[in-house]
Amino acid sequence: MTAMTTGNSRADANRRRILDVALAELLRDPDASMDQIARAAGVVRRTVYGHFPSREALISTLVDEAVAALADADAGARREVADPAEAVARSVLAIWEIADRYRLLVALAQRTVTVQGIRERLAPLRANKVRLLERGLEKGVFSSPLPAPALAYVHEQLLFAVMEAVNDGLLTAAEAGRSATVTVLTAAGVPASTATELVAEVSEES
Amino acid sequence: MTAMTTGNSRADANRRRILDVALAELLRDPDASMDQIARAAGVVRRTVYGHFPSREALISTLVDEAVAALADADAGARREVADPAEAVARSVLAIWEIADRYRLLVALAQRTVTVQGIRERLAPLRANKVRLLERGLEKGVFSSPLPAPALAYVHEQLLFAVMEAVNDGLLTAAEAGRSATVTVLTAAGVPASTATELVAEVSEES
DNA sequence: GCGAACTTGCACAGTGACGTGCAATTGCAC
DNA sequence: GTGCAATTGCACGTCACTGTGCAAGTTCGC
Repeated sequence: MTAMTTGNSRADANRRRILDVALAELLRDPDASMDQIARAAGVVRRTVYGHFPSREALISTLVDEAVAALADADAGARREVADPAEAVARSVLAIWEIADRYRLLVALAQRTVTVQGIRERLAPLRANKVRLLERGLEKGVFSSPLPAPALAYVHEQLLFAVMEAVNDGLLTAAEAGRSATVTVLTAAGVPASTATELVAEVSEES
Repeated sequence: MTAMTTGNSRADANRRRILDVALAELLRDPDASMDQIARAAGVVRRTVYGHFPSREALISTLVDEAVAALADADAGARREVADPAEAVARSVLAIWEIADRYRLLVALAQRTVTVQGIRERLAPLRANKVRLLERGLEKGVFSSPLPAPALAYVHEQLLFAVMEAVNDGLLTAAEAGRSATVTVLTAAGVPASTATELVAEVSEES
């Protein structure tokens, strides 16, 4: 009857904190050592190995959580939305809410060793986006010389660029979400005015 | 009277080949060891140290060369071009010609240790682009909710995304340049039709 | 052909990280 | 307060990589 999967003692709290700190630390430096992570979590290196058998396992857990969160946000945001442009707008806005917590994904995605696994796990999410973009291109809502899969890459990298801009203080996190969304839409060929209006509508309604 | 800076014997040829191979190898894996690089260049590790005193020095040389090449291409392409949109188009097309040889920059840019130096060295190039974007935004040629510096980030990352798409075979390198240019322009708020026409004009003229 | 520059093939010390073992200690839970 | 799980502290062994030293080739220019 006791909850096993949810935290129920200091052990679980530690595990949770290690994961959170590891995320932040690896984001700062993708090569952060187990010792750096452990210290940052206020714990000894040996303890981390008590929770995760290897560095690989720790990162793997992190990636799984991040991908799951992103997929949830994406799926929830565009449930029952027919118009491709609106779907993209909602999706980007929703992802933005949580994505900067998970910039680790993008940072790690650039690294060679781990890249394979991440790509695989992100595949379903990307596939959704590709289908959405294809639909929009067919309908003429979008317009781009790039094929849908390439456009999906562009969208991902574009979000990352805006995140970096936020990091560097070029704009505030508050306005960044909507700005990013508008830019994603215009990059897909939606007229700037249309994109701006659409984003205003969608984001003001909640 | 003898040429010192230009290659004049097998030593220089080796040095050149090491640099070329290192670029490719580091692109594949930013953590490639000196041994991997040496072997790939058909040479022994010790020899590499004969040309470059340290790993750091090798990478530094690489980065310097890449930045110089990019700056040249950019400056040459938009010499005497008044219209911001056309200047962006010419610049992106010119950079594209050589940029995928230097994807290393982007790969390394993601890494923490080296990132500082690269950022600094890219700063003047970025500054040019920011000024150009500002001019276009003022004139109303561009239209974006993002401030010019953030838009510059977006453009950089966008090029990288298209490069990756090429890597993955989603589109051919031949068409990628123009497609990338169109996308950069539309992301800056230029109407899709205008962007397409402009790029067609500019790229057909040579 | 000769000499000088370049290259090779080792061997070495230093470093930093990973993953593991174990005894001692701490601190919740009950 | 006692017991048990978790945490700590330290000690290993291993591995991969960096940068250097040096003696023995090799190759090119002249």
